[in-house]
Amino acid sequence: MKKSISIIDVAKSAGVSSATVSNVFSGKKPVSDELAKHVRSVADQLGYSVNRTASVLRSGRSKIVGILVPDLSDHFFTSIITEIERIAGASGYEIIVGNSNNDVNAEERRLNALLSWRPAGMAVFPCSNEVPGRVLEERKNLPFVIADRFSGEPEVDTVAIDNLHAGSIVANCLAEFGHQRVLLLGSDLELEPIRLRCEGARREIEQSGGVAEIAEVGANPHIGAERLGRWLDSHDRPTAICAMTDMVTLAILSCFAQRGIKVGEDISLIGFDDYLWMSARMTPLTAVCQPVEAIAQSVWDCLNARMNGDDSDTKHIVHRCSLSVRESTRPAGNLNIQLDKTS
Amino acid sequence: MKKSISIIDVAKSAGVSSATVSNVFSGKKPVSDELAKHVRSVADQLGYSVNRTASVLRSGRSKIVGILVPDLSDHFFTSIITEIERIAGASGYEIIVGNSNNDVNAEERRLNALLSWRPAGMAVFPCSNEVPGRVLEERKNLPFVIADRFSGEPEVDTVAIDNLHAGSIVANCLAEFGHQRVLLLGSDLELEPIRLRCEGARREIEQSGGVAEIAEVGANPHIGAERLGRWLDSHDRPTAICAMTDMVTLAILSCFAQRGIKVGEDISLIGFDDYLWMSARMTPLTAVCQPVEAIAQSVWDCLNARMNGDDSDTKHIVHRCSLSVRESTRPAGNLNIQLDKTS
DNA sequence: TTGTAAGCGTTATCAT
DNA sequence: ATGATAACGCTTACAA
Repeated sequence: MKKSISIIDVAKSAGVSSATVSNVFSGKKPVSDELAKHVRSVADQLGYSVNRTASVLRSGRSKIVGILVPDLSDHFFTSIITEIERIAGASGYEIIVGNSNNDVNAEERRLNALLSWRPAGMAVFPCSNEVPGRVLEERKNLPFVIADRFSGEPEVDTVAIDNLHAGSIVANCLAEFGHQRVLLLGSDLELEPIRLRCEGARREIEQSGGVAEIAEVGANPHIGAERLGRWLDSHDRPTAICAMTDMVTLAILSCFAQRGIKVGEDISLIGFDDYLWMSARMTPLTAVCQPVEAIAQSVWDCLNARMNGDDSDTKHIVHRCSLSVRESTRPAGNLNIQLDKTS
Repeated sequence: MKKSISIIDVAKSAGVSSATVSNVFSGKKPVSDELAKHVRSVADQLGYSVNRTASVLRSGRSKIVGILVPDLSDHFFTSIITEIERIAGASGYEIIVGNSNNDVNAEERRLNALLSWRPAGMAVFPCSNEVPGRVLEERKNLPFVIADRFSGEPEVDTVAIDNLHAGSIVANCLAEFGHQRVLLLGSDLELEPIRLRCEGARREIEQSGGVAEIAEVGANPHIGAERLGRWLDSHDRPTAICAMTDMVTLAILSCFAQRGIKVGEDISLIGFDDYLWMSARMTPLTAVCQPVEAIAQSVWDCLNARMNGDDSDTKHIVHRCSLSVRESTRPAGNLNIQLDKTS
C-alpha cells in the first residue's frame, strides 16, 4: 500500500481545515454548499478516497457486516449471502465473508479474524449445533445473529426455518401419494435442523401407517451419491426418497443418474431447496422451498435493529417452508417394478 | 461498538510495554517464551483481540483482498469466490466481496467502497468489457487482477480463458456428431468473451459446411428461457444448441423442460461450465468445463506476487477449457423428427 | 530482549 | 459554519 492522499492533503490544497473536509465527506456536520463543492473538486483532482480503517478506528463505527458460513460451495449459503449483500449494500454496508468449511476449529479462527475488522454486526451460520463461544462472549458488545443451525433458543437473536414443519409437509405429500416405504436422507443427523426435518417427517409417516427409514450421507454430493448407492444395495428400495438439504438432493440425483434410476418413474423424489436446476428438467422435482429471501431479510432486520440500538430481548425468528409439488412425486402404485436387487 | 480492550490494557495488566504485546501477537520481533506466554494468558483473560483497523492504519499493510463480481447469483462467480477464499484463507487473508450486479455505475461505487478498506489487493470481474477507470488509476498503488471479462490486453494483470478455443471445441464436437444446423446461445454478445465463444464456434462450423445462428438471451435464466422460446417459435429448430454461459445453460434446460423438448433425443445440447447439476441427470450434459480452480489459483498467484513486490510487466494468463462429452449430444441423424412447428 | 514515543488518517470536542 | 487539536489502537524506529 503506497502512502495515500489524506484528508490533510485535501485540506491544505483546498485551503480549509481537515475537519471541514471530514464533514464534507461524512455529512456529519453541515458545510456550506459552496465550500463543499470546492472541497470535493479538489479531492477529486488529488484522487482522494476516504481511509475507512482510520475512520473506523477513530469513530468506532464501521459499515461492514461479517457473514460466516459453513460451506461456500453450498448454493443455499451463497444465495443467502447474495441476498444479504443486496439488502445491506443498499444501506451502504459492505459484506465480509468467511467460510468455516464445516470445521469448528476453522470456525473459531475465521470468526476471530472477521471480528478483528470490527464489523458493525455479524451473521453466523454455525457448522455445528453449538453457538460458537466467542459469539456468546461478544454478543453484549456487538450485534450477532445466529442462523440455520443451532438447537433450542440460545441467548442470541436467531433466524431459522421450522424444521419440524418442513418434515411434516414432506410427510403429507408422501401420504397423499400413498407412499408407505420411504427413505429420508439427511446430510448429518447430528445437526439439529437435519434431525428435526427427518424426525418431523418420520413421525407423521409412521402415524399414517407408513415406514420411514433415515440415513445420512454427508454434505458432499459426490460422496453422498456413493453412500446412497451402498444403502440401496443393501436395502429394499423404498417407493419414495426425500432429501433434507440441497446438497443431498444433488447426491440423490447423481446416484440415480449413475444407476439409471428414473426419478418419478422408478421412485418418487422430494428435494430440498428450490433452485432452478431442480425444476429445469424433464421431470421437475417436487421440492421443499426454503424462503431464502425472507431468511436473509430477517437476518438483516435483526442485525440492523441491534446496530441501531435495539436492546430488547433476544428474538427467535422462524420461517416456514412451502412445498412445490412437481412431477418427481407420483402415486406409489404407479411406479415401475423394482428390479435392482433381484436382477 | 463498545470501547474494546486495547494492547495498552493488556500491557498494563501484564506489566510489560505495549510494544511487547504487539510483538507477541504479530511475531515481528522475538519475545521470550516465558513473557509471551504470560502476555497471551493475560490477553485471553481480558478478552483482547487485535484491532485490525488500527494495525492496518499504522502499518499500511492489510491482509484483506477484495473481490468484485458482476453477479453473485451466478454459480460461476460464487465458485470462483469459494476457491479464492480457500486459497487466500490458507495464507491468513480475509475476503471482502462486492456485487456490481451487472451495472457499471454500481460497479464503480462498489469498487470505491471496497478500496476504502485499503485491501492488499483486488480481483475484479468487470461487468462490461471496460476495465473500470479506477482500476487503471490505482493499479500503480495496489495490486489488481482483472478476470473473465475484458477485451484485448489492458495495462493490468489479467486472467481469462481462451474463448475462441472454447468455441472451437464446441464446434469440433458438433462436427463429429454431424450437426449442420446449430444455435449458439450467448447471454450478451456485447461482452467480449461471449462474442468470442460464439465467433470461435461459428467460424469452424461454417468452415465445415454447417450453419450456425447466434442469439442472445441475457444473463437471467428465467428471462432467457422465455426468449429462447420465442426464438424457437420463429425459427426452424436446429439439431444442436450450445450455451455459452452456465446461466444460459439453465435457461435452455428451463425452456426445454417447459416445452417437453427432450435433451439428447429431440435436440443435442452442449452446456457451459461443469457443475454437478449438469451431469446428475438421466441425460447428463456435454459441457465446456471452465477450469475454475485454475482460474482462482491464477488470480491469487498474480495478486500474491504483486503483493510481495513483483513489479514485472503485466501478465495475461489464459486458461483452456476442456469438453466433457456426455449423452446430451448425439449424432444429428439420430434425433427425433422435429414436430413443433408443424404440429 | 524489552521499553519509549511518534505517527498512521480520521473524527470529535471545544473554540472561534 | 469553520478551525485547532486530541485521541482512536496499533506498529516501528530508536534507545536502553
